[in-house]
Amino acid sequence: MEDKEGADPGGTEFTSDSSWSLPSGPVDSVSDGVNYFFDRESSILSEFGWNLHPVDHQSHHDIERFAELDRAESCSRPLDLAGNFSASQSCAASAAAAGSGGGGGSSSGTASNPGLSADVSTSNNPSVSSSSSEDPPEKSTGSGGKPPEIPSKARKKGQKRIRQPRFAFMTKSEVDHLEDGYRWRKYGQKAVKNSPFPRSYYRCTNSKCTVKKRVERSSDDPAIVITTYEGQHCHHSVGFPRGGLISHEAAAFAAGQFTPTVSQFYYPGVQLNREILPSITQSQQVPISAAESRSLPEPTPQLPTDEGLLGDMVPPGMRNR
DNA sequence: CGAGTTTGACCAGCGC
DNA sequence: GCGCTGGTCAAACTCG
Repeated sequence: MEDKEGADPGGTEFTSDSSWSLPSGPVDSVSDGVNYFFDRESSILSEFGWNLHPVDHQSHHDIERFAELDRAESCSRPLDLAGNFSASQSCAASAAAAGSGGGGGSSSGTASNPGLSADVSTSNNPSVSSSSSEDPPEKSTGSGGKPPEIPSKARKKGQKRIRQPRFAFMTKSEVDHLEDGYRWRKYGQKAVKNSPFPRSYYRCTNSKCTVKKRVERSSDDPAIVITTYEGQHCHHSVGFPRGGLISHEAAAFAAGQFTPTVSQFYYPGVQLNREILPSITQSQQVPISAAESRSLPEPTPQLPTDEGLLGDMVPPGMRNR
């Protein structure tokens, strides 16, 4: 097939194979509707090339929570941030530290992550930039720089599944499939244990892109859709029906639920374009409670740029400037 | 007719 | 080693 070429344009792939289940309880424990963006998360998000966007026909959906699963695992309670963002900052910070240099964790990082235990440090070796530390040669064998996820039978036997960075978030939505600017093809559906709702598996229709996503409804609250992304897009979104690309961050930001503090929330692929914010705010009308807005720090008026990261992931035209 | 979805089967990883 | 479960494949089917 064609999805062989370096599926990791950013070279930021850091695998994580350990457990990564989404913390299930916290949804309630966390004050409703509050977003939790770890600097690290947003980093990866953009690496994923996200452009989260609610579908037109849906009244609205609140991003309940955002969690980079891998990190979440390592940090004692990454999601316990309702107003306690700092609580996880030790973790987020360290994560950021690891990636701050590159802002995307693509390079430099060091294993200096006290918070990130062996679990991560092993699988997420900072120096993976060029070769996924966790990719035992035997797996990708097939064809040299082949992406970890080999969507062919060749991978079936003797080849361990390689996990790419995963990211999950919960949204309150009536529709399962959130429009994020990319086209997805469903390739499977499975019943999930302890959940009356099936889990759907999607992969990016771009043959060169290995990004996948899982969509399922929370068994606790059927109104909540849990979307998990895995991998990063090696191309650009197809755009949204309404025209104009908007980043989920922008959307969140517009909703007042997202605070682009310094190097935390800026990312090449999804750089926040302030020019579109107003329209987003109007069209999306993502509700935000007073309590939420209260607990959120003010948005930083200036978004840092990181040319270094833009690298091959974002064509010049996509950059803000 | 091509693209996307459905669905049963198969496989790998993990816990016991 | 065995069984369970999640993840993926791929043929059949649906839809535009």
